[in-house]
Amino acid sequence: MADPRSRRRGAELETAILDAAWAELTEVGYARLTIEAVAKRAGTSKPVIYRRWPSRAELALAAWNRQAPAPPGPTDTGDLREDLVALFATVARRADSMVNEMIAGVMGEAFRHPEVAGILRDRLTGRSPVTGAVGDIVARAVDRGELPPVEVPHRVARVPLDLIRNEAMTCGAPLSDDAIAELVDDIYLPLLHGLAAQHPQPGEPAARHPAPG
Amino acid sequence: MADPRSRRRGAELETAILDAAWAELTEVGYARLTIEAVAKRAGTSKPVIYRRWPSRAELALAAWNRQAPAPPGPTDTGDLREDLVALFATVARRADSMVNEMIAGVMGEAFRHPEVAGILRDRLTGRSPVTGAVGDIVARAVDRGELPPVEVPHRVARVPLDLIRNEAMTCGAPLSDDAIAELVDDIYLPLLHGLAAQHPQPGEPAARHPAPG
DNA sequence: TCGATAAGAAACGCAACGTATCTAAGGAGC
DNA sequence: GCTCCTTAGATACGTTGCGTTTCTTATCGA
Repeated sequence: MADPRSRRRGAELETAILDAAWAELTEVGYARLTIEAVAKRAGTSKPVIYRRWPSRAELALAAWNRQAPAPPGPTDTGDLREDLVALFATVARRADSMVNEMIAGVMGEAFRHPEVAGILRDRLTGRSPVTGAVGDIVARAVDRGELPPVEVPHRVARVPLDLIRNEAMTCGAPLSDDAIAELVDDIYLPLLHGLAAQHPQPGEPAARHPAPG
Repeated sequence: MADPRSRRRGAELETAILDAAWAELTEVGYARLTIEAVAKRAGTSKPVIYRRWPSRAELALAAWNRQAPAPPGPTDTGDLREDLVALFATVARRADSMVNEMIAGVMGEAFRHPEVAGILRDRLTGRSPVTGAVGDIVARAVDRGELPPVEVPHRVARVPLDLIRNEAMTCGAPLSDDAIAELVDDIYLPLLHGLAAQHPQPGEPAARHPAPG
C-alpha cells in the first residue's frame, strides 16, 4: 500500500512497523495509540502486526527499545551537587511526557500480563547510561575528597531515575527546576552522604547501622 | 432497577455508585472498568454517572477517596530499622496490586487531563498517615539517641510511599520481603542518617553540603 | 398541589477491538 | 526457470464500550 512496487519482509518490515509505532506514540500518545493507525502509517495491515506483537503494550515497548538511548553527555563540573543537578536535569528532559505516559499505560497492563511486566521491569531497573553516570559522578567526588570512599549499590544508582519518573508521573507534567533541586538537595545528596558514612574505610565491609552507643 | 420501590438521589445515590465502582475495581481492575458495568451494578444508568464524573479516571479516584484509609498501626519496636521495615511492609501490603494498577491507569490519563493530574498529585503527594508515621518513627529514634536531631522535609517523608509505589509498579507485582529490606537498608536508612548529619545541632540552620576542607 | 429537577431506560453512531478468510508476492528448493 | 510454501497485505466480520441524546416519570421543594 505504501509502496506498491514491493512487498516487504523480515527486518525491513519490522522496523517500518516499529518506526510507525514510535511516530504514532509521538503524535497521539500511548492512550490513543491504535494498531490500525500504526498499520496504516506503516503501509501494512493489522494482522501483520498482531502476528508479531500480541498487544499494544509490547508493540510500544519494542518501538521504545528501537529508539537510540542517547547516553547523557558526561558533564564534569568539578562539584558533586552541580554534577547531580545536571544529570537529573538531563534525565528529566529526556524522559519527556510522552515516554512517561507510555510507561504509565504499559504499567497498567503489566499487572495483568506478566510478560509485559518482565519486559518493563528489565527496561526500567536494569543498568543504563544513567546508572553508569551516577557511578562516575560519585567516583569523581570521592577523588576530590568531597565524599568518603563509598560503594554505590545498584538500587541506589537507580534512585535518580526512579525519583524523576515518580515525580513526573505523579504530577503528570515535566519537572520544574525547583523540583530537581529538591530531589538533589533533600534526598539524593543526603543519601550519598549517609551511604558514605557507613563505609569509614575503603574495602572494609559496610557497618550497616551504626549502633547509638 | 436495583430497587424498584424508590428512586435514589443526592448522597445516597452517589455513595451507591462509588461503592459499585470500588467493587468493580476490586473484581476486574481499572483497565477493565467500564461505566456501563458500574451503572448496572449500582442499579442506575450511564448518564447518571456521566453527570457527576466526566471520566473513568475521576470516578475511580472518587471511589478510592471514599475508602477509609485505615492508618498504619503505629508499631513501636524500639529500633529504627525495625520500625521502618514494619512501616514499609504495612504500606506495601496495603498498596496492593489493584490500587497500583488503578494508579497506573489514572496516571496515563493525567497527562492529557490536567484536572485528573491535580487530583492524583494531591492524593499521592499530600500529607497522610504514612508521612506522619515517618515523623513519629524518626522522632522516637532521635529520643533514643539512634539519630542526631533531624528535621524531616515533607519530600523525605514521602519517599517511603514513592519508593514502594515505584517498586510495585515497575515490577507489576507486590514487593518481596527482600525488596523491602533493600529499600530500608540501602536507601532510606542512609538517607535519614545523611540528613541527620547535616543538622549537627537542633534548631541550627542546616549545613547543607559540608565542604571537604 | 404544582412545577422544577433529575433519575433511569433506551437507543444512537462511532471507533477500535481481535479474528478469519482470501489473494498473490517473493523466497527456497529442485 | 519452475514450483511450492510461507506470509504480506486487504477486507470484512461480530463485539464491546464509548459518550450522547431523547424521553418518561419519580421525587423534592415551594
